[in-house]
Amino acid sequence: MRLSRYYVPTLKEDPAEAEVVSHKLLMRAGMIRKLTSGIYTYLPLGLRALNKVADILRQEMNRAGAVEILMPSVQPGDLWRETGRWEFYGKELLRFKDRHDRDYCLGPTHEEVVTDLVRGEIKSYKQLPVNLYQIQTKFRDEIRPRFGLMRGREFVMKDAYSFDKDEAGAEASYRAMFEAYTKAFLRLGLKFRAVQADSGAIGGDFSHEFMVLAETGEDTIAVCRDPKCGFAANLEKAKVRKPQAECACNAACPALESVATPGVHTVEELCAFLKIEPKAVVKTLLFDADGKAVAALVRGDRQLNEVKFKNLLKCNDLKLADESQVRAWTNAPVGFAGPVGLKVEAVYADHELCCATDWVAGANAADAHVRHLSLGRDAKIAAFADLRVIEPTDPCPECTGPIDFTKGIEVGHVFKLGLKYSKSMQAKFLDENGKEQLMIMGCYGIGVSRIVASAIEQNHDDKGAIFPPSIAPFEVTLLSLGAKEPEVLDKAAELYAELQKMGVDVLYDDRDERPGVKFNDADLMGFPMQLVLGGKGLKAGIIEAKNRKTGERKELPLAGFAAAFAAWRKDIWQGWGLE
RNA sequence: CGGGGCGUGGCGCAGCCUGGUAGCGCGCCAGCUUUGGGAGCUGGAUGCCGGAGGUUCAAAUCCUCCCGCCCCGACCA
Repeated sequence: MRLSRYYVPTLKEDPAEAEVVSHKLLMRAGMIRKLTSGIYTYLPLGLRALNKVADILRQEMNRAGAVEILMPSVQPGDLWRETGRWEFYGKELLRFKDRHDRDYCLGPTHEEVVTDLVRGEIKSYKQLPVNLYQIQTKFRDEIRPRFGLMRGREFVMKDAYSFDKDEAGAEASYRAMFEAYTKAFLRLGLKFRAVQADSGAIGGDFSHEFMVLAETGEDTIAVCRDPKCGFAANLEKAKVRKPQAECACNAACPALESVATPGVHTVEELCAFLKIEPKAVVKTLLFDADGKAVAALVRGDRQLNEVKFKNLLKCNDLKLADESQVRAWTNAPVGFAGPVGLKVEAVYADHELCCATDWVAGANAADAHVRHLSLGRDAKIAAFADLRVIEPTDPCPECTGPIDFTKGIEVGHVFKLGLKYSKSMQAKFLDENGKEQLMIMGCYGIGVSRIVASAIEQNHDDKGAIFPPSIAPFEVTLLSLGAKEPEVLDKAAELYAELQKMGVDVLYDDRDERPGVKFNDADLMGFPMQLVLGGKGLKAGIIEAKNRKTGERKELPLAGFAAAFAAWRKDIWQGWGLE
């Protein structure tokens, strides 16, 4: 492609609306433009990157035995009523009516559609397993779209759905996808990590997220420092090891006593007021769990992991109690809840609280706390369990070694669905014994457009984006300097044709622009390889080659250019860990 | 939905407090010069100042309502 005839509206300045680096650079490099909040047009360069990512995913999915289809983005509401999600999904599901007043929605995901498809066609175990995938535009009416392609409302996703006849098959399907994802992310040239994720009611280790590692990531993951251990999990999922210490619930403790603490609402204020450490405090959090009042206790310096608590309770909806509930259950305003005399159905405690006694906690009375609290003596604990969020100083839950916290961007998720959809939608087949069985499902998503953004978040400098060669909009850019020198232009045109003949994606910057403009645009757009032909080089019989990632420059001979370029190209790919 | 901010040529912004009919930088067009890291000079084009009402002799500026966008929070298969 010749840049003079292409469509790449670059910007010199950061657009005011962009906050994160990928958004700024995608806009500045002329790769995307916003149509409205969370909805973007892909301009030629952005589309090329998107397509390269999609191609790699497609190849790896096909290789893993998945089969590509394309489902509609408009879906009938009745299908969603079958699974109960029409009611359950909430406002993220964009709903509308057609002229006949029938309900429709824009698909945020395709479990219903694919299950409907399969249940109509697959009747025998002989037709299983099957894994259907698509690469398609999804729509989720996010509460607050932000960060450009990172969290848009409309985005491109690769989603796959597997159907198996038994557990062993479902596990094999899951593993096949896990491996396909690993291969795909390696080919994308991104530093990533597969981490354990919460699998909700399904349980087991059947959910992993694929995180692209980047300082600017929104998610934090816990990773074991020992690569041999390999533990990695997102914070929601990461287990905290049960403390080794003896149970101290019934250890000796002075008598419970109430202390006046006027106006002291938070753990911080309480510690300042009583001159104690947060770890001497029991923090009491009140929740409405499917309409039941429950409490969770964690140490004052810890954070409750709501996902763990929700999983423990096996409830559908867990909401922090509102002010009126707090008043009703504690006889006090917010800030004075404690385990003693609390009017809730059950109190659960983090297992760490079992290791000590003589706590400070709320008194369930306005402006009062209690001290010398013994959970064994003074409170009724339904269960001790792992309820808190892991911290960087915690030991690895698997090998007890040290762990690190790292930032990442979730770009993929593999998930075992089990019977959830096949049951509600009656996706059945006849097994070897002629007995009706429900299909076991799995679903596997990758955010294609988000990968483009995360590639930039992971790889950029103050000049612009730095794309891995496997997903760069063009692998190479060729710059001709000296617009008035016909010899340079002729030679550049010749090299451009030669590169194309070699099957290289090349963008030829043939514009009548000053060198500085071309250099800066090339850096901004982030092509991994830059070839610069100028008058001096031409006379000397060389062309300059710059590695965008390292900044390293080389001179390639014009005589025998093809071979020299091929060798350099190989180096560049290897520098990215690619081939 | 709650809190905050912003809407002024294509982009980034000033002007608004203290009303008098719009300005700067970049970009764009033309000419000359320039040509290895975002050139210089000269000349030019481009604005329903987000929209609708209102106040006023007069509104980008003051008042009311609406719309859009961004940030923080709640939310997130």
